[in-house]
Amino acid sequence: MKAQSKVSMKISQLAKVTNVASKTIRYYEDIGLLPAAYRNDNGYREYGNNDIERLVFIRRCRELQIPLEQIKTLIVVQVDPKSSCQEVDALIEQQLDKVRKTIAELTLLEQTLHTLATSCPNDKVGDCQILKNLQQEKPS
Amino acid sequence: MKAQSKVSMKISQLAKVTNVASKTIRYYEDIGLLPAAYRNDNGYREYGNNDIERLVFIRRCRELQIPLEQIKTLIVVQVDPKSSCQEVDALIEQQLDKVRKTIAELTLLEQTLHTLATSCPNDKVGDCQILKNLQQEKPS
DNA sequence: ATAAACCTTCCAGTAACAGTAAGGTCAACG
DNA sequence: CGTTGACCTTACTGTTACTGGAAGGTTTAT
Repeated sequence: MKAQSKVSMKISQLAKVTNVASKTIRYYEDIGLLPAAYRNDNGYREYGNNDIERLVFIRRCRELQIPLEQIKTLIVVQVDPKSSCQEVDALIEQQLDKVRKTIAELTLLEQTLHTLATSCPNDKVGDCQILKNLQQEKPS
Repeated sequence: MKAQSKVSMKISQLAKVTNVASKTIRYYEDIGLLPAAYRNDNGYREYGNNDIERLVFIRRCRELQIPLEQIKTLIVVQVDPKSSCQEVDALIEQQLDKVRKTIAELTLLEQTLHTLATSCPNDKVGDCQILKNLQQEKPS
């Protein structure tokens, strides 16, 4: 069992250790992704260890481009010990699908752009093959 | 010399032939990407051949994910016959760069997601490897 | 005392539209 | 002649995930 060390820090400290901007932390609180922070006497937000963990979790999910709304549901599942992690599996799988589809699309796009980029040997706009190509329907 | 056939159509017709939503066409006019359309007696917008070409050009650029602001500059270059097409070249090249960078990023992301997706053989949240992984810093 | 470096809330802006409301117009049908 | 349906108009809001800035309070150091 880990000792529950009682760290306490202000928002910019939390921002530094989690690598999430203060502004973003407040935003997450606004939209209910983070619980309302404890406030000390002067009204400043105070944070502890749990907040670090929660924020790191969120940041990791964001790095995987998981939308905030889905992170919300992940957190709900996470804190409920009797829920199955099928939902988590599904969400990650779905995210993977999305990323793969995007890669496929962008790869086609890369082809098109490359073809286009190498299509114009001229330097006057009147003769520009790029512009001419862009004026026509896709030859797909 | 091409005959300047005098077609005339309303916005939904233009939308159909160019495959750009009426709403989007109005939006393009609002932001100055399209010139203010001619209005007939009842105040409806009327369009001709030039508008088709211009819109197809814009759509093609959008398919290449070129931002509207850059399309604006492309159009300026396009209509000025004495400008060089270096700017066009550069823009396409730049777009290609961006796409390639995004592909690279997404490919890494795909790896991470794939590893994550196959990391959890359990079905209770308490043991879920996916969640555990997400709670930690990236092991990069 | 004052300046720097924090903190607070609130409002606006980003990109590229899509949705909706409220209302005007036009052609056809009965 | 009335009305229905399919258009058209403007204007406003919502989307996603923040970021920037204004205006003001607090704390710390000099």
